[in-house]
Amino acid sequence: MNKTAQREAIIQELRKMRNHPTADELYDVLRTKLPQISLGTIYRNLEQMVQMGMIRKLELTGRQKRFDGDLSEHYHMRCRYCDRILNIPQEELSGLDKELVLLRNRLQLEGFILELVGRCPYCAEAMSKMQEESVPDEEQEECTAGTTAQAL
Amino acid sequence: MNKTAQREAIIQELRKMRNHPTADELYDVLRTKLPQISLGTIYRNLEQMVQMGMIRKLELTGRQKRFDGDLSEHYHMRCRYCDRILNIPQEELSGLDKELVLLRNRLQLEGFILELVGRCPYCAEAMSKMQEESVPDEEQEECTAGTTAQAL
DNA sequence: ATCACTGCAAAACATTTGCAGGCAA
DNA sequence: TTGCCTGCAAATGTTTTGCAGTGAT
Repeated sequence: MNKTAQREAIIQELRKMRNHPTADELYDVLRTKLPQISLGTIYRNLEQMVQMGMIRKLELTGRQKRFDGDLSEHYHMRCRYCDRILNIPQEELSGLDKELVLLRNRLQLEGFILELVGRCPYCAEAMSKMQEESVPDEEQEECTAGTTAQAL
Repeated sequence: MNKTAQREAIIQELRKMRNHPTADELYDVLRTKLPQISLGTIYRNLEQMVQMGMIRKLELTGRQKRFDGDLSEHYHMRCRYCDRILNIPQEELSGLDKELVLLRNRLQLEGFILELVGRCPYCAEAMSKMQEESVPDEEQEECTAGTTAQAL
């Protein structure tokens, strides 16, 4: 694996960005520094780095794949309203993690992919500003976890 | 919503098929009965039925979307080896479901998407037939839930 | 000098959309 | 007869690939 300006820039920028960018979001940023860089190069390098375990390709819903330069163990929450991806530290899911281990053993699973869905702080603030009227709060009470899973 | 031969065939076939087909898998089957049917019609109808709550569009990893005519509450396991989608009854995840409710309240989540990953019976049998050599069993012991999540 | 890497453009792939005609109500 | 629905084909959006040239070791 050679050392190139493009590769350096990609990994450096991805580690700096905290918003789990897509390939073309990365492209937009990198173009300001390397105007000649191509999207193909970005895809090729990202895939290569994923294979080498240097970065992570997120298994989330949505058209475009997202990439994460943060290799520490954490989960992700997708904002239902703006599609931002937020980090959820593993500690916040300790009880769930334990259940998942039990489940994994019981069902002989090899793994699982969990995507949390909610409202990010930015959207929460934006919504509270424009009164509480348009935010349907009642529906949430009767919505059980079982019903919600896979239904979103 | 009009009643058309195409629409009838799509919903009927989807309810009959238990393998969570993609649009083009459905297309292949339906073509034998309605040779003139087009893929566009299938996509349009599936989307319409999803909106009406007649069927479910599965939120799973993988390029193509999959559809499910079974509206009962259940989870899905993707076979890591052949990509088949298996049903996991909700009862088998009761402990997890409870944890997810707690989590939802604690983090003010609106939902979550859980995809289980494992080895389907077909692949398990195929692998056992060609000796145990090529199947790495040891790795699984040290693999915690937290590590596994999102890492697949 | 070798071979990995790049930019560019085309291809691939899944899905959506525009349109002119056809069928259900 | 109205307008929803169809087949076809083209367009879209995302990612991958072929190729000829460039640059790293």
